[in-house]
Formats: sequence, C-alpha cells, structure tokens
Amino acid sequence: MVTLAEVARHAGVSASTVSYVLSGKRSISAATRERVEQSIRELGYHPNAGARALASSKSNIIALMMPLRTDMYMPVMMEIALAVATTARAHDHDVLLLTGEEGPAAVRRVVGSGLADAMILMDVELDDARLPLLRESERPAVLIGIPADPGGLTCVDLDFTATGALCVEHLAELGHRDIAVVGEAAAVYERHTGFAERTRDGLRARAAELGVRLLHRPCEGSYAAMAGTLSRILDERPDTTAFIVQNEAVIDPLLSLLRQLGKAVPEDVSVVAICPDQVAVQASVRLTSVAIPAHEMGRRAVELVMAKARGEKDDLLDLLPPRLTVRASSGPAPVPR
Amino acid sequence: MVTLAEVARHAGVSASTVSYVLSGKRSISAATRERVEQSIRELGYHPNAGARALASSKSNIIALMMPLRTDMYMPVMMEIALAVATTARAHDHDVLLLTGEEGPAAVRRVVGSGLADAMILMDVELDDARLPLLRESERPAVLIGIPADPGGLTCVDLDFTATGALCVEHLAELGHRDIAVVGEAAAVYERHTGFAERTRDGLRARAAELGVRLLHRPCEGSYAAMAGTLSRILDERPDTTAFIVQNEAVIDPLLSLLRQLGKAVPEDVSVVAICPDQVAVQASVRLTSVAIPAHEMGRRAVELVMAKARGEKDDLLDLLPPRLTVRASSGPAPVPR
DNA sequence: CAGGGTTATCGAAGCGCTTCAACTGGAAGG
DNA sequence: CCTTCCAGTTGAAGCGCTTCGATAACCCTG
Repeated sequence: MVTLAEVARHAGVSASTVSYVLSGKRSISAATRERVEQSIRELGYHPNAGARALASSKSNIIALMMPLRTDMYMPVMMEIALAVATTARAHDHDVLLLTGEEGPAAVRRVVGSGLADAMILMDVELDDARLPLLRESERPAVLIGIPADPGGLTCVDLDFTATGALCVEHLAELGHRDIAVVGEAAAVYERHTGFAERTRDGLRARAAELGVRLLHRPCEGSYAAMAGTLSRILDERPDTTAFIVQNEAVIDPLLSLLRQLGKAVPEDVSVVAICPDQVAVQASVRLTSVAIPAHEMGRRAVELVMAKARGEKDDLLDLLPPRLTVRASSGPAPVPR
Repeated sequence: MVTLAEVARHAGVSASTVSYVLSGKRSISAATRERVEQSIRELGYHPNAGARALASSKSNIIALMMPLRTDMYMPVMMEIALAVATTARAHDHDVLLLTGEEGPAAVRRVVGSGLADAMILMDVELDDARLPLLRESERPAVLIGIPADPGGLTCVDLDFTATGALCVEHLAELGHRDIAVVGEAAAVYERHTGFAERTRDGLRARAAELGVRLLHRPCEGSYAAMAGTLSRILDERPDTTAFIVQNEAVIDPLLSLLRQLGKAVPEDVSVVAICPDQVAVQASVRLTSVAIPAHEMGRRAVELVMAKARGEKDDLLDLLPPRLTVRASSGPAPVPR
C-alpha cells in the first residue's frame, strides 16, 4: 500500500504538506498542490482509514441501525437505507449497517470503539432501550421515528397524525360517512412502534371532528388475513363506503376481494392507501394515497446528523408533512339506496 | 474514552498483557486474565477501532455492495443484507453498506483505504466492471450471483438453471404440456443479470427434453403489465394450463386476473412461483414454489468470505440446490375438452 | 544440579495519519 | 530600512493499539 510518506517523497514535500493538501485545512500554494495531487494520482494513493481515524478521532462513518423484524414493510426500510448510504457518501461518509439484534449493546460498542461518528436509528419504539445510552453518549444521533420522550434527541418522521387526518378529510369531503381502516399487523401496535398509533390517533381525532364513523382493524399481511378482516368489517359496518389501508402487503388482496364482492372502486367504495407512490401506481387501480417519503426520510436523517456533528443544529422534531395524491381509487360516496 | 493503557495500569500489568488477554494470542495465567477482565468491566473499556485497524491492518469490517435499482425485488435484497449483517457479527465483524452508485470506484476506495477486509457484492452482472479490480486486489471477495467468467472469484447463488428445470419437471409430471413463464422485467434481461437468463435457460432446456411447449415473456411489476402480458399469452397459446412466475410483484395480480377470467387454480391452471416462501404462503392461493433462500445466501457469503480471509478456501461456485415445495396452486393438467 | 524447554510477562518499536508550534522569505507598513 | 505580518511549509509529537524479541521464573530430564 502506498503511504502518505511515499507521496510526500515523490512530490518532494513533507508529509504534513500532503496532509494539508488533502484536508484543505491550511493554505497551500497552487504549484505545490498541483504537484502533490499529481503524485497522488500517479501512485494511486488512498489514505488509510484506520490511521486517519486514530489520528483525527473521526471515522467518517455513520452507523445505521435497522430492525431485524420482517413484519415491517421491507421495501420502505430498504429505500431509507439506500438513501442514507448515498446521502452519506455525498458528505464523504460511509455507512455501517447494524441490526437490531444486538440491541442497546450495539450502541455501546459502536460508540465506545469510535467505530462510528454518528448514529441513525430506524424502527424506534415508544420506549426504546437504546435511547438512554444515546443521550448520554454525546454522539450525534438521529432517530427515524418518534419515541414517547424525544427530549434531547433529533427525530425525523412522516407526520403520521396529520397523515391519518388527511386521509379522513379527503374521504369526508367526498361525502363518505362510514370509513374502515385496515391497519398494520397487531404485533406492530403491541410493540408500540409510534407511527401506527399516531396514524390511528390522527384518523380518530379527525373523524370525530368531522362526524365520520370510523372502524379501525389491524390486519396481518396475507390474503387470508385480509379476507377475514374484510368480512368482519363488512359484517360490523355494512354501510362502509371507504377504506384506508396502512398495511402495504394487503393492498392487492383488498382490491381483489372487493372486486369479487362486486364492489367497484371507486364507484361503490373508495380506497386510500398509506404507502410508497410506487406501490400506489402499480396496483390494479391507481390508488389515491399518502406517500411514505422513504428516500426523503433517509436523506434528511443524514443531513441532520451531519449538521449536529458540525454543532449546527439543536435537537428537533422534523415532521414531514404528508401529501395526498388523488388517483383513481377515491370518488364521491355512493348515494344510499 | 478509556484506553488500553488505563486498563493496564488499573490491573497492574503492562499494556501488552491486556492486549494478549483481549486477543488470546499468547497464554495468560488465569489469575492475570481474571484481573484484567475485571478492570475492563469496571472501567467500561472498549478497544478503539481505528487504533486496532492501524496496528493490525485488519478492520474487522466486511463491505457489502448493494444495487441501487428498484426494479429488483427489494425484500430479497434486504433479507440478504440482514443475514450478512447478523452472520458477520457472529464472526466479530461489522458490515459497511455500499451502494452500486459509485461503481468500481467504491471497490478501489474501500480496498485502497483498508476500510474493509473483505467484500461481498450483490446483483453481479454477467460482465461486471467491478470484477477486474476485485481480482487484482487480493482481498477476499464473494459474489452473490454469477458473472460470465467466475474465474478467480468465489460465488454464491441459488442454482437458477436447476430451478427452472425443476419447475418445468414438476408441471410436466402433472401432465401439463403448455406452460407460460412470466419473467422479470425486460430491463433485468437487458442488463444481463445472470439469474434471470439462467432460469430461462433451465426452463427451456428441460422443456425441450420433456417435450413441453414453453412461452417465456418478461413482465414489468405492475397489475396493468401483468394484465397485458397475460392476455397476450392466452392469445398466443390458448391451451396454456400452467404458469411459472419469476416476478414476485405480479404474483397477486396474476392470481387475481385468473380469477376474473374464471380460471380456477389449480383446477383449470396451475401456478408455480419462484419467490421467497413468505410470499408464497401469503398469496390468495398457497403457492407451489421454489424458495429463494435469501437468508442462506447471505449467511453462506459471509462464511465463505471469512474462510477465504483465513486462507482456507479455494475459489468456488457455491450453487444452492433449489427446493420445490408443493402447495395448493399446482395440480394435474385439466383434461382437454 | 546443569541444561533445555515452557509459560507468563514486559518494553519498545512501530502502524500511517493529523496537528501544533515553529520557521522562512517576501510583501506591506511606518 | 527595519519591523510586522502572513502565506507557505516543515519537523516532531502523538493517536491507541499490536506484536516481536527479551527476560525471568518455573518445571522437567538425565
């Protein structure tokens, strides 16, 4: 491996000069810079990451902690992760992928060893065991999701409360008075992952305000589960004219089942989904939906954590406003027969 | 941060002794070991990753290069990534997440800087620009997928040729003589990602051997695309009695469309999918399928790359044999009217 | 009990980089 | 013309760890 010292010799300057050319932390004459850069290119020099980390006590690595579960919608997680990785590169950082498996120990390990300069946590639960450690660690950290007590921490998330409200509003405006919500799997609520509960709260609050009847049911991610949930919903509320779906896995099944029941979308029932745009446009009916801005969330998380590392940002709650796109699956409530 | 020197002082031994306790590379008396370990615990010591990497020229990091595309089935990628991460931890390594974005430059950077000890590449194309670099880098590397020339490289993958063959065999045994294959999006074939083409080859070869008529059509991942593809298939081959699907995204749409056409599964048409088991059991009909062993692939990739790092393994092609699980979507070919 | 082999420990020399204090030569200012 | 200043450069001191060779204490064997 080529070292900085060899580059220095090749360029006829001292090691520190090469270092300053690389970091730009001191002024270097154009001629010298050019010569050094030339040597770097010729020798194919790459700074040694370990040496750099040791000398500067900065690793230029961001740790990203992902959930290990499979009951969450993976594509969203994946898209966030990829957005984090590409945005991090734009800031000259790399991403270390941690799974939730190790739990709080992973935080301790990464922070203690100086492996990463900063952390981004996904799938944060309301009362997350990793948070106390994070608070006392003094490392920049950003959560994707919102815990019960976000004090002292920076969080990014879609404003799910507003998302719920927005869905209800849209349908209420179209005249729907009986709305059913197909939620995430029961386990997601039991685990107290905030987003599902916040969505439900937003839905309920708005529904109450607008005088809309709301039925909220969790649903596992399979066709069979959707079939069961649907028949129970229609049993309890035969006058349901609209569905709001928050479990991406059952969107197709729901549309398929409605078709089998002879219910046309949107003429007989309207459907609004909370899902990535891609899913919404690939369904059998182009779905009116509130997008989950996965890419944006990942990007923001990195921007925020970098800003914190530079000491620029205070702790804050970065709630992305939901945007509802009207497509072909929602329409005026049918006239009651 | 607590350093090794402080631990040494606290335990009343030299720094090197602490180091040897940690690494186990020299024998240490039980009494000393105990004392050192006690000090480590009391002080909450964590070895500094950078210093370690510098001194030992091993970072204990595996780089995982993922595709950035969204036309591949993300959950499989994600599951592989998670399996890689957890298996790596079991070998006391961490995972650095790279996206394909940087292309070959990422290989150069990571190898050159000593950031990672080893690499795992996903989504390898037949003629992948990263491979020459990898070969000359002398770092242990494992590909998930198989390039045109795997010489000098270790590869892990599902045996997609055998997978294709297996699907055809199963259906042929059931008496099907006209089989349609719904493949990946056209872009996947054009990019020459080997797996899609290998599957097709396996399908065709076996079909020819068994005297089965095969129609192979690529298909984008949307309901509308599936509808178009299906009608074209049935136009060209009205006698089609079985479908093999390799694009997870259109499994639900296909089943839904068949239902609409009044074709019962498996009485009128059989369906075999190539997809993760989870997808197969969550569909409206429990699908006969060949599983994509994502977790196993990720795990194997790490095991192999670790073995290479220890100098234990030669280059090889680790083809996982496909396993077909018969569920409710395949049955005897209907008697021609 | 001398000689050889183990076992347990230590000291010191780096690993390749960053960064600080110090130095130099020339431009600017009085 | 001498001081002051600053841009440009350097040498040297670490950063916290691993590892090699040396040492000392011990146990065996003949």
